[in-house]
Amino acid sequence: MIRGTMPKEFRRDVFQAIADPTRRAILSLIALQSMTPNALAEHFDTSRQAVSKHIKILTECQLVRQESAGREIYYHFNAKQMKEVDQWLEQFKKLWEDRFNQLDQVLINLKPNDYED
Amino acid sequence: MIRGTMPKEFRRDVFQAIADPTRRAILSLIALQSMTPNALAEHFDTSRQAVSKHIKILTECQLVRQESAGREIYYHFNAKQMKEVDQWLEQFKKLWEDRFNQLDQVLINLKPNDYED
DNA sequence: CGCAACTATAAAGTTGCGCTTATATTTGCA
DNA sequence: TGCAAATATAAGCGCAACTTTATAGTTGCG
Repeated sequence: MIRGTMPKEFRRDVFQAIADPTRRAILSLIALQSMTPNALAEHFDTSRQAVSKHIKILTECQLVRQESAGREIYYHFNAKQMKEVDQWLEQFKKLWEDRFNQLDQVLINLKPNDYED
Repeated sequence: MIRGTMPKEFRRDVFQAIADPTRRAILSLIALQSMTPNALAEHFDTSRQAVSKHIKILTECQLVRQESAGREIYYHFNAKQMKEVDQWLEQFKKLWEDRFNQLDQVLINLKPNDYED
């Protein structure tokens, strides 16, 4: 069972979800292997309740799926939602080669509107 | 333990910077062409002061650099800092293929709880 | 059944964020 | 010189985020 009922009308943002360093660490951990909240909380200084809240946020934007196993719940990583970040990053990727950046600099210093001569 | 003691003043990192949709829009705009704060503010509903604050945050994590031109200031995009996000994303990219996700599933269902049979 | 383990959720406090209004500083121009 | 333009910064407000303490709901096992 993945998840049945979800609080509607309010879908969280992936970008906001990965803004918190604890949540990024949670994602890195369960990307290697799915874990229970208790096992996750042992890796951090915060309480299990705090970890549980982080997991809830990650679940709401579908970065994490849960799977019940008895009275334990294994959370595992859903990589597909992370694509959204990568797709947004796509518009910048052509700009972070050094040669292109330097060219950009020169053009900006000359005239703001003179690309593509 | 993953979480070290990080002073809250240094919590201004790239991930938090791109968490705000207005800041993401600012980055997308100046990635195409460097702009002044006034020109930027015309694209949004908020005041110029609010845009100025967003720019300050983006500058603090070096996603944006400024260049004075008379009494105007042209802000342009610094793509290099965006690499940090891409590098963090790298650990998940191999999980985006469906075939790998299914393999992960199988391993998860087999592995946990070998002790205490 | 009854208790312990595992987890979620509610409540309350503190901090941080984003916005607006108001003020200050620098530059261009008549 | 004096004023307008462009921008930054300070102060204050409302609200959302993060954490802890406390409470409640399932599940496994004797």
